[in-house]
Amino acid sequence: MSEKITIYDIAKKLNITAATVSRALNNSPKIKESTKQLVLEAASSMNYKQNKLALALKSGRSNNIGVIVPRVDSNFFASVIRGIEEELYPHGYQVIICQTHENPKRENENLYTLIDAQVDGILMSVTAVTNENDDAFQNVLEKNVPLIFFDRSKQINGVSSVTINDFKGGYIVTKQLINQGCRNIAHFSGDQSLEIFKNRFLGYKQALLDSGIPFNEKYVIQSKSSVEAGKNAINILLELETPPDAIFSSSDFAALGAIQELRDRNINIPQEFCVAGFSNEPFTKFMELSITSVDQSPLEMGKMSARVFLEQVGKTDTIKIEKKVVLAPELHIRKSTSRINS
Amino acid sequence: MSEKITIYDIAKKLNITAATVSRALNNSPKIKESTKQLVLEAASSMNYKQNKLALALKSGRSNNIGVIVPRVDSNFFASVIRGIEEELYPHGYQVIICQTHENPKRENENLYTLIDAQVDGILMSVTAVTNENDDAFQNVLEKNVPLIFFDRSKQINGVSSVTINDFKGGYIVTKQLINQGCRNIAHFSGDQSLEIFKNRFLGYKQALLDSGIPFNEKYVIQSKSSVEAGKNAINILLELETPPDAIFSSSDFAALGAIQELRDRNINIPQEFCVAGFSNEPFTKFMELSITSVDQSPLEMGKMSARVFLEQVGKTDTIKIEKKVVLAPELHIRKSTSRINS
DNA sequence: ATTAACTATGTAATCGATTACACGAAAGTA
DNA sequence: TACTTTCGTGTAATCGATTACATAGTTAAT
Repeated sequence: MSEKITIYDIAKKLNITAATVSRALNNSPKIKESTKQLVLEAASSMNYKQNKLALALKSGRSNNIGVIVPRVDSNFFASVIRGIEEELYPHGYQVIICQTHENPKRENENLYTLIDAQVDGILMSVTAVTNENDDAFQNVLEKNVPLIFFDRSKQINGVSSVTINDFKGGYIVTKQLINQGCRNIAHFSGDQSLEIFKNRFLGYKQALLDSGIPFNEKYVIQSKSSVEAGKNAINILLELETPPDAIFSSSDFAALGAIQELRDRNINIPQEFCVAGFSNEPFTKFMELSITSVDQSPLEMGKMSARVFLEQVGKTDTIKIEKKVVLAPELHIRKSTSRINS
Repeated sequence: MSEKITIYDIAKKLNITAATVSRALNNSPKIKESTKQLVLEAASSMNYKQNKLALALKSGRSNNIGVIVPRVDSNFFASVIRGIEEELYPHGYQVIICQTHENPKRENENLYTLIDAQVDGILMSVTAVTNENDDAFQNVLEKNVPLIFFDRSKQINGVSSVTINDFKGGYIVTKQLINQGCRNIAHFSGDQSLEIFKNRFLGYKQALLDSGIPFNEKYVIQSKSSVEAGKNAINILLELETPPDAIFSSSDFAALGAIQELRDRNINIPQEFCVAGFSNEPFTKFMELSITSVDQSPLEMGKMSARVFLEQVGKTDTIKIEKKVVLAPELHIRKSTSRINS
């Protein structure tokens, strides 16, 4: 077991005080060049490593940032995290991961735990939007810890966010379905208390209206993001008097479920029925019948969130900066909605 | 900005000393019940939160553990991380994420950075196996910080690991190909300086030998884990005098690339050619032509690694525990290797 | 020659919590 | 009554690094 070397050990060896050692290591201009050399050599030969905890306690900055996501094992969130880590790495920040599992209680715990751990900032995607965690958010703001929402945001004064234009995403994907000749377009939505799902829905609705297609409430189904949920949802729709001829699903997984079910019923995609998803999960382009989907550029979103954090950190006590970055969604048109070419 | 409340603030308010407050908060038996009550009430009314940094500095334990992976945006690693986080959450540990991007230099930096940050343990999947990072690993061990390898391991005394039986994985998947009647079975391998790829290859070889099929060196190609690499690799194989009639790929992505290329050439899968992958990526079961693959139970692997860490933490200075957990691989037989049923 | 200014370093407080040791008061024992 | 425990708190050191302030020694300026 190697002893922990501190600046006191170096000081003792050189017959000087720890203060001088500290200053020398920090390259203070008040220290004689020769002393600096001595200290640096001793530090290196004794294999000295600065204790970041002591530094953190003294300075009040831990050089850790917290990232809160519903789950880490989703392609989208994992990519965002990758972006965050890559952008922050050169600046010496470490990334602490927390998962909420869509549970507001966990979100609350995570917020308090991160603050207790003295993180220098929190980047997160909110979970369901209840008001029960308002105190926790307020607590973060009072502590003057930069808080940045990515993807799933929430209206709070003084909080920056990095999102994509979900309205536009819903709009362009619906337009594409309309362009393919679909007129009875259904929508699988997520929990509309979350802005992202609300906005995709509104984009969908607007696209219909702009094209003179009446909006049909029965065509909107709230479903979870899973293959199974997609199957259930399409089965309900196919029972309708006038079944739809297309689906825009807010989840690629639900879109896949719908496709599987349609295929089981020998309904031809895209000729008889078009299906589009959202998120651009890797599998959507791998399928033989590749699936049209809206890309959210998660890597870029992560990097951008990190950059917004870097802008805000340190600028405490000044005017609250509230930056809203909105990235453009990108439609990837694939076979599942390409009647023209098929 | 809310003031930071410390035990000294509480002490002042109650006209006692910080020591008493600390003891009361820690429920020390030496403190009068009535005093405890007073302290607890004051703490709660003043909204006191313990400063974890101070605690960490004093105790030498940060309650953070570091996780080092090549990338976080891979289904496998993300799932492992999920498992680790879930298992450690109830124990109050936070998870710090580092990515190596398969770069030994980054691995080295990450190891030192985590030690500098005083993490209580490091769970990692090693990157390429050179010896250049031996000092970094030794440094971790000297600091008596539990080090646990998962999936990609390395032989170091005193280090525990949680892996799957890759040899068996390679063996059973190859056997499945043989059972389907394939006799010229090729193998896409990864970097064989990594034990996992070496062992899968050895399992493949052994399965051939056990079935009396001669091993053909030309059938083994080292390829990256990507669709493109899979396409390139199969193109080389198809140029051979006796092209193979099956592939066991150490990567699902490369397997997919092979399948796409075979389809372009109108080679029928699985009738004329069988393809199996490794990792059980989500898309393998989503494809219309679902792909046979070997599951590595990443979630379980993560949880198990965390449990091994929990066993070791705290037991410093005692006998080095070197635990080697080997999980069983699970073959998921799908359409890409199912001649009998198709 | 005397004062001012600067240089390099030491002293000691600080960040916030824990804890070994000390001590006065109360209770128990002989 | 006198002596020993026990109880509840206070005192002060500690974890390791930083830094405002103090100070001794030099050099520059008047």
